Amino acid sequence: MTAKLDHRQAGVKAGTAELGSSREQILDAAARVFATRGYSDASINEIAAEAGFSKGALYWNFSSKEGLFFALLDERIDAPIRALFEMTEAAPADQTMEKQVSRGLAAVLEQERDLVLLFHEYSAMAARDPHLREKYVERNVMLRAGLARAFEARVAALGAKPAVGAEEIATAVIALADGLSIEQLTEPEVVSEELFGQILSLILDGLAARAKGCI
Amino acid sequence: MTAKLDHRQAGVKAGTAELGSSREQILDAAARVFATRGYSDASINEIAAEAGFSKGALYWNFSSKEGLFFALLDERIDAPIRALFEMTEAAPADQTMEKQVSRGLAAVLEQERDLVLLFHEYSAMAARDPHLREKYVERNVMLRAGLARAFEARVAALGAKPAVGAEEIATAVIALADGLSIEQLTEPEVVSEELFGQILSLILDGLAARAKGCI
DNA sequence: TACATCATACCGACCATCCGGTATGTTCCT
DNA sequence: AGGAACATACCGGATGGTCGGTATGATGTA
Repeated sequence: MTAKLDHRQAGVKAGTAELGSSREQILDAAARVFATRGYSDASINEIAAEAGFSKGALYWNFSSKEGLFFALLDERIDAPIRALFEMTEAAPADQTMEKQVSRGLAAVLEQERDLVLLFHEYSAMAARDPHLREKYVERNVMLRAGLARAFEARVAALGAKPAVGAEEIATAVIALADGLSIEQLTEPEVVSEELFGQILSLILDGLAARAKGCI
Repeated sequence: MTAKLDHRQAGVKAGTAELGSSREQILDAAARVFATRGYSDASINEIAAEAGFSKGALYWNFSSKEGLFFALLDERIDAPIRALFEMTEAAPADQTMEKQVSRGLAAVLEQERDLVLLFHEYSAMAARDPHLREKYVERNVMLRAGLARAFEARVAALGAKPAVGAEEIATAVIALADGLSIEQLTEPEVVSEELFGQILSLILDGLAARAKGCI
C-alpha cells in the first residue's frame, strides 16, 4: 500500500553529485541499518543520520518505522524477484541454465549482502506475523510456480514420468537457494560460485537417470 | 561458561507436579517468548511471567538477557545437534538412511516449531555478530564434516571419482535442510515429510549415474 | 530440642535510558 | 506569500538491569 510518488526528482546541490531522491537515500540507509542491526534494534534516528537527514525528513517520506521497512521489502526484494521471473518467462530452458542461475545467485550473494540479511529478517518476521506472511507467501508461490514450469519443460524432454513432481523440485530448489544464502552469510568460503549449479545438475541428472532406468 | 548445577531437585509441592527446576521452566518460557516475539522484542518481564516467576528469579538464574538467550542456544540447539551427530557416527550409512533422516527432520519441524524459529534467529544474529558467529560456525563445521564422511562412504561404493566433492555435497545438504525448515515455517503444506529424502536420493542417484557414465 | 546463624531462591519497586512518534519551527524554491 | 521539504525540541511509554527485602530451609551447637 501507499505507493507514494517521489516528491522531487534528483536535484543537484553545489559540488555534491546527488544519488537519487532523498527518499531513495533514506531507503539505502535503511537497508544498511536494518541489515546490520535487525529490525527492532535499528533506530529511526540512526537511519536518518546514516542517510544524512533528520528524523523529520524520514517521517515526511514514510508513515512509520513499519511503513519504511515494508517499503524496503516491496521495492528492494519483492519487486526485483518478480521482475527477474518475468524475464525468465521469455528465456529458454536449455542446459546452460544451471550455470547461469548459479552465477547469478553467487553475484547477488557477494554484492548485496544487505539484501540477503534483509530477506532473512523478512522471512523470520513472516513466520511470526500472519499479516506479513500473506505478502511473503504470495511472492513465493509465484516464484515456485515459475520454477516448476521451467523444470516441467526440462523433464518433459526425458519422455518418462518423473520420479519427483516439478512442484516438489521447485520447492527444494528454492529451499536450497535460501539455505546457501544463509550459509554464505556466516561461512562465505564454503559456498563456491558453482555449487548451486552443480547440485541443480545433479538433481536433474538423477531424474534423467531414473527415467532412463539406468539406476 | 557457568555450567551451573541445578539448585534443587524436582521437589513436589502440594498437589502440583513440578516439571523440572525453575531454571528449566524459565528456559522453556524463554524458548516460547523468544520464538514468538524475536530476541529484541521479547521482554524479560514477559519471559518471567510466562514461566510463572518474577524478574528476580530470572536474574538469579541467568546473568542477563543475553546470557539467557545464549544458554538457550547452547542447551536446546547446539547440544542436541552435537549429540545427534555423535550418535550418527556409530550408525551405518546404508540406503535406508535418506528416508530415516527425512522423517527425523520432518518430525522436528512439525513439533518443536519454536526451536526452528530460534535457530532462524540464531543464524541471523550470527551473521551480524562476529562473536556469536564463532560458536555458530564451530558447530556447523563439525556437522558438515560428519555429513561429508557419511557421503564419502556412500560415494566410495561407486568406485569412480565423484563429480562433486563430499564437502560440497554436505554443504548443499545442510543448506537444503535449513531452507526447508524456513519454508516450512511460512508454508507448511508445501514441505512434505518425504521431500528432503527424495531430493537426497536424487542427488546420490545423480552422482551414481555419472560414475557409471550413463548420462 | 531449641535457638542462632547463614545461604538459597525469589519478589517487586525503582531507575536511567532509549525509542517511536508528534508538534512546532525554519529554510528554500516558485 | 505560501507551501514543500526539511530540522529540532519534546513527550509518553517501555525496557533491561539493580537493589533492598524476605520467606524458607539448611547447619551448627549447646
